Amino acid sequence: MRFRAVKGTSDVLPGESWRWQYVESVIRQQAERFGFKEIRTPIFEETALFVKGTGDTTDIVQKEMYTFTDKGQRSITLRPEGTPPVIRALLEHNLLKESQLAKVYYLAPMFRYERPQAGRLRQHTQFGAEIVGSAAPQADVEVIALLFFTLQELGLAGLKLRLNTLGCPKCRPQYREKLVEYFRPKLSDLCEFCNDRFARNPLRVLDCKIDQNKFDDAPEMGQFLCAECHEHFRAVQDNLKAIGIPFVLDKKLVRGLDYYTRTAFEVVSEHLGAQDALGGGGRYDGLAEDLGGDPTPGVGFGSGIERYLLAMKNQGVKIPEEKRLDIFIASMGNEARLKGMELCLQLRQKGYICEQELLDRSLKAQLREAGKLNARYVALIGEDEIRKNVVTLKDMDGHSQQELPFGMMIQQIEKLKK
RNA sequence: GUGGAUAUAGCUCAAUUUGGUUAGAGCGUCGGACUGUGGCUCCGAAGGUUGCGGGUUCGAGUCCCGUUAUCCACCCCA
Repeated sequence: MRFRAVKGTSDVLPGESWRWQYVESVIRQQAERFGFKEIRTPIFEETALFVKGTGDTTDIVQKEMYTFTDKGQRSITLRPEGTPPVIRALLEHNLLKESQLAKVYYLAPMFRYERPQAGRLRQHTQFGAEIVGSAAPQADVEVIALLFFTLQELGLAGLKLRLNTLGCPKCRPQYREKLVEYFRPKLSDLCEFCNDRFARNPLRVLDCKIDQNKFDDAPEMGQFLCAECHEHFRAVQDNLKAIGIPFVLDKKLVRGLDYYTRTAFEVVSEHLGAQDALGGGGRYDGLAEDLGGDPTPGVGFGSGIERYLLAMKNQGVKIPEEKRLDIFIASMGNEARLKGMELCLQLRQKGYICEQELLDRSLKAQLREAGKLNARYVALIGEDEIRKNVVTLKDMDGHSQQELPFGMMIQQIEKLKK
């Protein structure tokens, strides 16, 4: 017990990896149904990509990045979130010139130096999707739908979609100004967090859990929205209703990334602890331009697989079971082991899941092992079988067994499996 | 970065009101009962520097200090 996994990281052990594989397979299936193609970007990027993209006033950039200098004196950062790298890749490879629209998804690890907690790790895995090139409200709803229906397909219940609009560069500054005017005289009356947020991002003060009941008369974004933003928000809601995704409007939902414009959303689960967001995202119409590309609208989300798994466990979701071991080959003696090796390979080539004894244990122990592995059949080869050139095929469910000539074994299995 | 709780076998936990001498159990592992037949039952075995370092004491798993890790919450987010 010398070494341990680094703080905030965890191992997915053989006994649980099938859960991950199941979730991953559902995700890929859903993403493909929605017409998204996978994109894989490096796990590290030039630090400046996140400083510009994610935003230098965000907590992520200010205190949560794994940043280091490589041997070529480059400042490198382990990606804390997926969107800036995706936009960088789309721009770098001119994919937005090849076609107007890109629909991509990723399923990849993210890194943030945070204090670990229930549902929060320093390395976590995100499923995210982006639609770049469309300013249409249908695009917003398309990514929301992908997230929502994927969660539903996984059997998760008690989901809540929270929705808000943050306006655009045309209308948000006026709102922000009004909000600053509103808060400034109250600051001495507000908690330290409020004061902190006020300095960095006044919109986030609304989010305070301690003082938010003091803000009942605060100005609302809705009153300041420009006509286009208003129309967009309305259309997003209409489209959500059209496909039956329930949502609640949450004027306090602001989100911590600088690049969001217009739509912001979050899906939370009642089966999680304090970190209850399964996923969140929004529209980022200015990001591509910020990263040196042509002005290009975009919308997307990120969601945490570890939280999916946690919510599924807490909710008691049943996951389809692993494939059962078809046959375990129990052998005794050198000659039998050779035969067993040969048989095992033949069965595997036929597509059966097949294991053989690797510890040279007693027959009893081998059968116990087969029972523990939940094998359907055991092929038993010992001195008797070698002498008679047969194999004893034992049915572990039916408690019966029969001797078969070696050559007949596979045919018999195929017959029984039907 | 702040706060609270916790740390004993592979896992989950015991260990007496206020410290007392060979640190226990269940599960799991391995073996036996059944010399070539799993699950159930019974018997047995292996497995511990009580997170680490200091201190108090005749004596520390137990009390004190430090440290590290884990969990939970704040902050923030997935």
